[in-house]
Amino acid sequence: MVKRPADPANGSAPAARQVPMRDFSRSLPMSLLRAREAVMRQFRPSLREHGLTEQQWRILRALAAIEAVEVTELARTAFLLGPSLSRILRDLEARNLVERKTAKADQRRSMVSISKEGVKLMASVAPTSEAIYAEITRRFGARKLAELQEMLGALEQSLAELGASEEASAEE
Amino acid sequence: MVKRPADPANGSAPAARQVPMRDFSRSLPMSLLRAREAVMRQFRPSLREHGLTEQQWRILRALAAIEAVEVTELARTAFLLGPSLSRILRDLEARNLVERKTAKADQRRSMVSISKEGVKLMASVAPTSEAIYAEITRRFGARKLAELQEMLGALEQSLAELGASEEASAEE
DNA sequence: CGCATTCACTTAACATGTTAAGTATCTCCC
DNA sequence: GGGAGATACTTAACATGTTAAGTGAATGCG
Repeated sequence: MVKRPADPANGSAPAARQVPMRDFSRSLPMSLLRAREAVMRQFRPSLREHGLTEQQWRILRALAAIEAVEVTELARTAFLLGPSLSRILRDLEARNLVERKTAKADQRRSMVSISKEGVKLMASVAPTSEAIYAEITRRFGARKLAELQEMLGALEQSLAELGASEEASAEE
Repeated sequence: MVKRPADPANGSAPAARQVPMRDFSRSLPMSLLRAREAVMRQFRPSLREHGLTEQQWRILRALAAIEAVEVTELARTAFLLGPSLSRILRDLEARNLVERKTAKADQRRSMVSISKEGVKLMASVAPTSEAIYAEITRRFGARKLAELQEMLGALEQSLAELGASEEASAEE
């Protein structure tokens, strides 16, 4: 039933394979993608029942902990790009889940906060969400989970500087 | 400079917070998302220079190892949903990077394979890609990397069964 | 055989990811 | 104080993610 990708007898291989790439399915990006999908698959149905997407939920959660934030900082917190956040805030504002007012001191900035309705919605979603998280923790093991998170953080750290040194290859 | 999310003195908190959610930024989905983004940020520029997106590259890599596959199996391998794959294949075919022909035995199925041009393109991208992967491995440590991948796989396993048992809450 | 089901995709519709441009506001420095 | 440059978003354009519906081809079963 399992169709293996013809790994043996590749003898008459198509010449150009000088650099035999790692088995694709075991690359780090794929591992991370699959793991994340496995996790999110658990949450999506519940969020969907409440009319929220994953990203909208991220924004509400980020807002719940504070009084108000600038859009840019919210983008950093919720790990969304500016354009995505712009669109989502427009929609969340239309649904009265968040509020927005331009900062007095700087007309460019706008301060975003969660509305009462937003808080209410969160309260209705949070229990299920926490239950799912608890079940995941139970299945995988709290200690292993903490370990995993630590490694993920370390990985981020390892690559943080790498991304910043983008000179020397001036493309334009 | 660091604007902490007002965690103390939440005394006059907005009532509805019966379920105090974990610190948002430390949730598993966020950790996975950030880690993956940190990794992909390294690859994207190189792929872009070759006119490929991350997903297109995934498809080519998946195809490189085999003679031909059905679309459905390719979707599983490259971890893409059917609709995404449909669109991307249409484009890759237009660019002559992949080829497609309907299976003789079953007119519904179409077999996809990488073209000569596709192989050539891969050969031109692979070296850089492997170099980046090597650098990531060097920075993070080969052993830690293997450990991380193992944990990610275990996490997937833990949640695999959970997702399958979707009865008992018949929504429709 | 005939027809309802299932299967393997493809289209459609809407939301987000990603990069580049655009717009309004602010800052700084001459 | 005025204009160049930096900032904080927002729009635009294209690609993908996600779910639902559509289409044509096989299958199963009476």
